[in-house]
Amino acid sequence: MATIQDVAKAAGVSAMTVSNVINDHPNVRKATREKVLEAMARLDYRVNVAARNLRKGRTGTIGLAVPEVNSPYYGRLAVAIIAAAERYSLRVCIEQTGASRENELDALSLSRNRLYDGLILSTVGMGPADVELLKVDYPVVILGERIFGGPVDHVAMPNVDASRAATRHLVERGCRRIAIVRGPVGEEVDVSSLRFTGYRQALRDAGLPVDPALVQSVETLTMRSGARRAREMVDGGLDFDGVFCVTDTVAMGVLRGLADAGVPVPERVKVIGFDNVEESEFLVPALSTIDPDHDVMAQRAVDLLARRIEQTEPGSDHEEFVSDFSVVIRESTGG
Amino acid sequence: MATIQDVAKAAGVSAMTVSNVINDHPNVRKATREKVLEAMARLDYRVNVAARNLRKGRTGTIGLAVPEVNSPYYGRLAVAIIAAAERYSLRVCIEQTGASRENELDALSLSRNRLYDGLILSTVGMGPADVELLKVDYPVVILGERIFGGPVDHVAMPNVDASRAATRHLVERGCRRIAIVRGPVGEEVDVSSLRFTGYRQALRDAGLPVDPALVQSVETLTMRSGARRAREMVDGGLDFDGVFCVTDTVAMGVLRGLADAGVPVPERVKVIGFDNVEESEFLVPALSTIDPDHDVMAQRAVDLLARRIEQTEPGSDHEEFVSDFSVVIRESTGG
DNA sequence: TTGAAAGCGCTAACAA
DNA sequence: TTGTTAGCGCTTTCAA
Repeated sequence: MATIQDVAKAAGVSAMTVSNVINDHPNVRKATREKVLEAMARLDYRVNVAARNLRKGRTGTIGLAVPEVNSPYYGRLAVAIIAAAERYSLRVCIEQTGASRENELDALSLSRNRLYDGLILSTVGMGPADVELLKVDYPVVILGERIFGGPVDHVAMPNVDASRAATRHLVERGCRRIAIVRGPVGEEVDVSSLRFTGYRQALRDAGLPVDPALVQSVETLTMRSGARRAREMVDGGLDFDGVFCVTDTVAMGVLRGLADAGVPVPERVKVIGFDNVEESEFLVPALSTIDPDHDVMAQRAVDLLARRIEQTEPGSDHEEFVSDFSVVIRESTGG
Repeated sequence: MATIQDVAKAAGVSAMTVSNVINDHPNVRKATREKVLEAMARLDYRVNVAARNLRKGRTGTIGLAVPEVNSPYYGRLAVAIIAAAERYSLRVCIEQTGASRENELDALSLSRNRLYDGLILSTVGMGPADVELLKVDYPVVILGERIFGGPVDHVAMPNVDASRAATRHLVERGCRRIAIVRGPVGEEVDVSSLRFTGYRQALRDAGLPVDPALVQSVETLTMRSGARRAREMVDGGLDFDGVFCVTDTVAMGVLRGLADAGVPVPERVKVIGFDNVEESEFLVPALSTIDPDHDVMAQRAVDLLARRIEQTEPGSDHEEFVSDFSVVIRESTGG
């Protein structure tokens, strides 16, 4: 494997000149540049990224830590972030945390190991109690709900407002017994709890009671859980005419479960999700949902991170960004 | 940021001893080890991965180059590969190639740059003509269809046989006018062409003609294309009672398009896909499909790659592995 | 069981 | 415009 020294020797110049050619520095005579390029081609030279990283103290790679790669929502997010990072010539390495607090902390320490120049962390396992652990000396952007006002930049969804709008939409379509399918109830601020708050607000706005029987909490926000729970709701004789699902993924399961139970959507029950994943549009019935503008969120997260990476001194002003949203109306709420 | 030298000084030992402690080498006295660990903790020491990589000539990271992260199929594959790599303590960095030949070649050169110890490459853009370019001096495993018998290890699906079985299943359910929705027709061996071959074989087995009107080639294998094409087929008055879709993703679109056109599935048209993505089970109607045993493929690909990484000399015997498959029967073909 | 020396390949800083 | 020097932080090799 040829090194920069080999190329220098072959081209009859110094290693520094080769380095200057590689990095497109000015102040290299055209003839010299060509001589070097020719030698590089002849020796099939490749920069050794490890050496460059060590020398520069930078890797040109950012980490993206998400609960799971194989989910319509995080998959879509990852794509948007990769696209946004490209503008800064940053590579993105995806870490899968499985929503565990421990793995999220692991991802944090990998950046500390100089593997990444910075980290975009989608917190699900870590909670507000872990805020202190985010006080790290390298760039981090939190993408998610659980930690607000921490010592880091933060990009979030308009969870409460959008959920309120989603639920209001069901009310406007005539629903009066609106269920919510949410994740586990905990003490902490997570996606489910914030979206539940929006749901309650909308019911209150409409003068409807919050019936505990209509609050359905599933263990995991998966298609399987959603399908099972929807069947149980129908089989158990629960009276409901609308369902707000806190994610599209769980909504896909709910649609399936209602189909199993022979409940027509939207005729007897209307369903709305949250996320506007790619699949939503193609389900039968097509799923109404909230579109939180993933691309803007992704771009924003990368912008914030890149800014931190570029600035040398720590800088202590931490930004909070909350994206816009829109209600996407499709067949599952009557078109 | 503390270095190994700082720790050595603080613990009153040499850098080498610290290194030995970090790497769990034997021949370190217990008392010494503890002294070092204490100093490491006190200084909040973290190994500098860049320095270690340079010295070792290894990064502990493998690349996974796939067309897109945000696809049910590649997402699932990625998860399986990450899990398999964990057993070897290998990190996985996902590269998105967008199915372009150029980006696939880029991914190849990144490994050459010592960024990755090896690469799992899902070829879609590169074709048989590019076989020569795979003659690289570092570990590569090809995951996909397009390049057979190349100078690398290869993990593939049983495309022809499984497609034949899928189509036969439609025949057995009474279909006589079976359409195929496939990708663009090219000269080369790609997923679509191989699966088309299986489709033709099954028709021939059943004594059915291959009617060109039933061969529907879409530009991209997306939900959108599938939906549009299915509507066109119905609106155009095409006579068909079964559809074999070369991927589940395009099948999801086809199901949607048939719903738009008011064609009941499976009553009037039966549909089968290929891949058994997670969503298939939860669609309405649930999608019959081919399950190619992703986990085994992923494990196998990682095993092959890890073997190459561990062995020092090149080694020229290249392995081909073709996974098993099963036909998963669900509602879209009548349960 | 521990340590000293050397160097992995690159580039920042400075000198010519 | 080009070259020299030095060193990023770690681990391999060999010696003590």
